This record gives sequence, C-alpha cells and structure tokens, in this order.
Amino acid sequence: MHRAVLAVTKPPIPDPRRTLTLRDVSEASGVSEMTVSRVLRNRGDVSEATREKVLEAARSLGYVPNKIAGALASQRVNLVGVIIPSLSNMVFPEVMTGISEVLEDTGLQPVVGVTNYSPDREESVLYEMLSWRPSGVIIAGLEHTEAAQAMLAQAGIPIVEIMDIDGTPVDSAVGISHRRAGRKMAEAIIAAGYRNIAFLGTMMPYDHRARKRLEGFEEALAKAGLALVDREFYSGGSALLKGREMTEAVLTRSPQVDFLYYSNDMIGAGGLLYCLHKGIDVPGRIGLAGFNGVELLDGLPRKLATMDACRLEIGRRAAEIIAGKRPNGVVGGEVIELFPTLQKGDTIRD
Amino acid sequence: MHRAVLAVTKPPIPDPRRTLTLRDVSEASGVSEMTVSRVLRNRGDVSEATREKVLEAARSLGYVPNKIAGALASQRVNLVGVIIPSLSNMVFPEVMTGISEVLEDTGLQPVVGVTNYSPDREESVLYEMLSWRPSGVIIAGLEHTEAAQAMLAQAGIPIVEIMDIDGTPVDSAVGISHRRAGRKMAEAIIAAGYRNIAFLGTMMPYDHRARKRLEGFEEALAKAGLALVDREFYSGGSALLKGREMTEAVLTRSPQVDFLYYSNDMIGAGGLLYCLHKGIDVPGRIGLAGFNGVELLDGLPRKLATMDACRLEIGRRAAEIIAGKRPNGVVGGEVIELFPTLQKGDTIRD
DNA sequence: ACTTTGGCTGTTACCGCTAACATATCGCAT
DNA sequence: ATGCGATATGTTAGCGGTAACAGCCAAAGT
Repeated sequence: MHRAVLAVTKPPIPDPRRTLTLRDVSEASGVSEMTVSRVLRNRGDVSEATREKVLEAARSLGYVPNKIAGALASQRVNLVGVIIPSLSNMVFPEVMTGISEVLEDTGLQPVVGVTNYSPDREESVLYEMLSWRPSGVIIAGLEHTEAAQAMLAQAGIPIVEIMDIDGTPVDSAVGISHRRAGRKMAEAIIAAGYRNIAFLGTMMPYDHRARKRLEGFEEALAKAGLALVDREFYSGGSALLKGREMTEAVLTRSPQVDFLYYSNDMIGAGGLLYCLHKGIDVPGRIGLAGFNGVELLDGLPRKLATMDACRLEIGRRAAEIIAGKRPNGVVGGEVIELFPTLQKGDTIRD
Repeated sequence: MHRAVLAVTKPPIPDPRRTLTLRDVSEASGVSEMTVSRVLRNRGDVSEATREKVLEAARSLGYVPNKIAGALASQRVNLVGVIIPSLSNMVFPEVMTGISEVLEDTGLQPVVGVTNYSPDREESVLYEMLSWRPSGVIIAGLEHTEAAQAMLAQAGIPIVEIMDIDGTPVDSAVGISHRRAGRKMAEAIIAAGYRNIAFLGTMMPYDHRARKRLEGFEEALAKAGLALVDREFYSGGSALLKGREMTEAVLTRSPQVDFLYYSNDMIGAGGLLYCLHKGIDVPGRIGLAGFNGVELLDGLPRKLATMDACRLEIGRRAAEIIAGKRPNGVVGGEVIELFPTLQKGDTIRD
C-alpha cells in the first residue's frame, strides 16, 4: 500500500538526512543510473559533456558510492584481509608498511585484524573477514585452528601465510626459517667463544616463531655439546623493563653466564641498558643478542647484536602475491623464503 | 537463454569451488533460506530440532555467510572506521586497544585506516571507508580537508574526533587540550627553576597536536617573561637516534641550555640516554621532559618526565560514544575533555 | 540513399541476503 | 468442535549497485 503510493507520487520532500544513492545523482544530472555508475568508476565510454555533468552533480550532492551494493553486484571486493597477532611491538606495523606500499597502486585495500596471539580469536577474526569476501588474505604464521585451516583452504581466494616457513602452508607463504635463524645465531655465539649461554624470552605459548627460534638455537648448542645454562620467561608489561628485570634475575641466579640470548630486541635492549648501567664489560664479560633488527636499536648507546626478520620485504612479497604481480602460476602455492642477516653489532665479541 | 535453461534444469554438477550461499545450506538441511538465515543470526524463533539440523549442515559445508549481501539487505553494517595517522609510534596502537576493548562485546568491529599524517590521504581513506557505510567513524584530530569535513558532516553516522579538543568538532570529540598540556609542562619547568629552555621535536607540518603543545608551551614561557633559547626539528628515522643527535646538536650550539623539552617520549628517551652517556648531571645541570607516557620509559635507567596523553581512555570513550553507551542525547555532539597528569619522573629537579 | 560502424546511453536481470508479512501447526480453553 | 494465541516456517519484495546486452544516432563507407 505504502509502496504503491510511493510509486506514483514521488516523495515530495526527500529526507535530507537519507543517504544518497545513484538514483539521486542520476536525477540531478538527467542521465540514467547506469551512466552515472560508469562515470564514477571510469568504466566504459562516456562523453566528456556527460562526465562533467555527472561529476558536478555527484560532487555538489556529496554523493559517496555504496560499495556494499557495488560489491554484491559485481562480485568483486577490493579488500585484502591482514591478520596479525599484535600491533604493539614494532614488527607488524613494519610488515603493514610493506603491504600498503605494494597495494597502494593496485586498487586493493588492506584491512587489519588483530588476534593477540589467541588461536580462537584468530579463528573468529578470520571468519569475520571472510564473510566480507575479500580478494585475498594475508595471515601471520602457519599454525591455526583446524577450523581456520579449513576456512582458508575453502575460501577460494589467494592466501599468504607470512613470517614463518617452517611448516606447511595452506596456499602460499613468505617468511624466514626461524629455526635456522636460531641455529645461525647459536653458531655465531659459539664461534665467538661464549660457552655459558642463557635464554630470555616470552612465555606466550602461542608465539610459535619465538619457540622455533629457541628450538633451532638449542639444536645448534647441542651439536656443539652445549646446553642452555639458564632460561627466564616473561609475559606482559613493558618489554624494556622486563628485559632489565630478567637480566638481573639471570645474572644473580647464574653468575657464570657469559651470554644472554633474548627472544626479541626490546627485552634485549633492556638487558643491554642494565649491563651498561652495572658497568659489566659487554661484550667481553657478557655478550648479548636479540632478534628482529628494530629501528629503535640504532639509538642505543651500543648496538645490540640481532638478526633482521625481513619484515618490510615479507609484507611486500605477500602483497605482490595477492595482487597477482608475478609469473602467474594460477595455482598459487608459492613459498618464498627470505634469509635474515646476522648483525653482530657491538655485543658479540669478534 | 542460458538463464532460462538454468531456471528449469538445476545445474547437475554444482561447481565445488563456487562459494556457498544460503541456498546451499537451505537445500542441505531441507528448510527455507529464511529459516537458515534466522538460525545463523540467532534471530526469531526456530525450533531446537531445526536449529541443530541447520547448524550441522552449515558446519559440514563450511558455509561462511556473505555479509555484503546481509548488510545491503538489512541496511546495517557492524563496522566502525578508525582513521589514524600512523601505527609506528606507540600511541595509536594503545588507542586501538581501548577501542577494541569496548567494541568487543557490542558486535561492532573496528576497521583501521592509516593516513601517514597526510590530509589528502586522510580524505581518500575516509571516502573509502564511508563507501562501506560503517556505523560510525573515529578519526584522529580536528583538522581535516574541507571535503573531509563535509563528508563527515553529511555521513549521517556518529563521528568522534579523538586526541585533541582544541578546536571545533564536527560531531563528538574525546581528547585532551594539547595547548594546556604544553602550558602546564612549561609552568612546572619554570617552577623548578630552569630558565634556558630548548624545544626538540618533529617537523611534520601536519602534526597539529605537537604544534599546539609547543604553542601552549611558549605561551606560558612568555607569560613568565621567557622565550625558547633554541629549537631543533627532525623528520623520519629512528626516533631514539634522532633524539640523541638533536640533543647533541642543541647542547653543542647552545651550551647555556638547562632544559630540553621534547615533543615525544621516544626522542626524549634518546636525549636522556645521550645525557647519561655524557655524564651530564640530570636533572641538576639539565632537565628533560617528553610527552605521552609510553610504557617504554619504564625500562629506562632514569624515568623521563612526561605527561600521559590518556590514550587508552580516549579509545574507550570514543568507542563508547559510537556504541551508544551513554545517556542518549540523540544529537551527539558531545565533547569529552580528559586531563593528562604530569609525571615528573627523575628528570625535573624538585 | 542505405548500410555499417562505433561511440554513447538505456534496460533488464540479477548479486545473496533480510524485513515484513503471510501461512501453517499445535495445544488448549471454551 | 471451534476458535485462539503462540510458535514455527515460508513467501515476497526489495537493498543499491553492476554485467550484459540492446538501442540509438551521427559520421563514414559504398
């Protein structure tokens, strides 16, 4: 009834607060909705005169196209889901930078989801994202819940698992081998003559990459007939402060320790500041190393030994895969391994 | 033609890679699409038996609802646009945490856009976001391009401008007065007896909040008959390192300086490390202060004076406004001022 | 003059889901 | 039985765009 009336008598006072549609622009400019659509998307041939007219109308009305409708009709969504564990350490923002850089001129747009290292949260974030039918998904790590794995496999879009390649990806993967990274660091430390080595790191049960680094590290120690002398874990709080506290704890408990291997640069920096403050000879009496190569370290009084995680490059490569910028083997399923370089800094003796 | 055929003969071998729709679940479970829809959204009465049947079917098929279609049909989108300048300093991630916390149990989901402090980029990010018809927008700062202002005003959804309240918001605002913050810091510094004060900060022409802090700061200096003795700006690079370098530059150029006011904690920390390294008496010979209250500072050898920017709280309050969790004055247009507290730390003498 | 061509614009039928309403079903008081 | 309310399920008509195709018309070809 209501509608029937409407169909005959146009609503005389169109609610000014109602959101605009193509029809409004179409009426304002005297062409069909289709033509307006074409103008606004720069698609198909439209005469210059019409184009001007339409753009002017759209501008003056303040029309913002409805991508929801557009996406539904065209079955195309210019969104790329990016699922990462955290934003509060320096590592993922840098990955994001790499992703954005590449996506910038592809018309694709990253949408970030944060999981706080929780597999369940990851699963639900993923579900939420997939329900918006993105053009691709970039997700940190190779470990996911079974359901998440299934969703990724079923999604029918390119999936890139990033950061880590020690495992089997669902589709494509870009990252480094954390096991190898741990191993290499251990080898360098041993080569420098340190023998009483301690590990200090996060306790988070789901930080698989830190775990793998430690595994690789211990593996290499074992091969040299060594074992960790001590270990200390933390969770939450200011990483810099934790590094300081843990270092004190370890050095008090195990005075024979001559090397401290940290699972990330931030706690490593805390440890370094502590040692310097205590007047400990670094790297003579004690050596230190972290992981990541965060920019922050450049400002420290002494450069912490670390290993670059190739974060920017990982972001770039992952985005390139999603954007289809590569020798198209339609199947996907590409694994790109990057190789971090060891930076000895000033905290491992030569 | 093609379609006519389809209408009669169901496609016999449904492409296994085609994405599933409600219809698939409906057929698999023998009820109407509408009932499936109801089950999956927990809306309306559905018998327990049917519910089970449907959920089982959906699960076994691996069905993921299409929110695009859902949003279009229901005219409801559970997304909140969050537009911020950067992710690579600690401040916005913390705001995000506050936002996520509150949104968590409202069914709303934050979607982040990053502008890199570029007004044009902000405008286009905003346009992009609005085209997805979010339920609300949280955007950093009060300064936007004219077009962006217009879009925000027209959008017909709650808008919250955050971080800053020195200006006129489009709708609601949650933040602190950076002018007042600068003023208060100056007053504390003067009260402590420092007289030869230098400013070290970012050069970014669009960091309006840093600018306002400096304005407030100088205002208070002027009131006490003082003026900045020196100033130094930077852009890009590792903030910690820049802080170190700038500090060296200033102290070399203006040896009479007895206080260094930094526009953020990160460069302040760099300056502090430099001074300690040089054996300068802090806060006796030279005092230092930053801004933000970042967690990082807890790990420093000495606590830098700073002023908390209430980031977490800002995020929370903004999200609450969007979520409608407050004495509903439908009009919106609420301004919430938060008051940062001065933390003198160990770098301003008593 | 009569097609042909190609540029420009309009028409139609959906995209996958949900609001609103219609209908069926059942138990139970009357 | 009859009617009624409450519960459970189905039907219809879009949401606001776009793909695909159809139509129109002036310039060009023969």
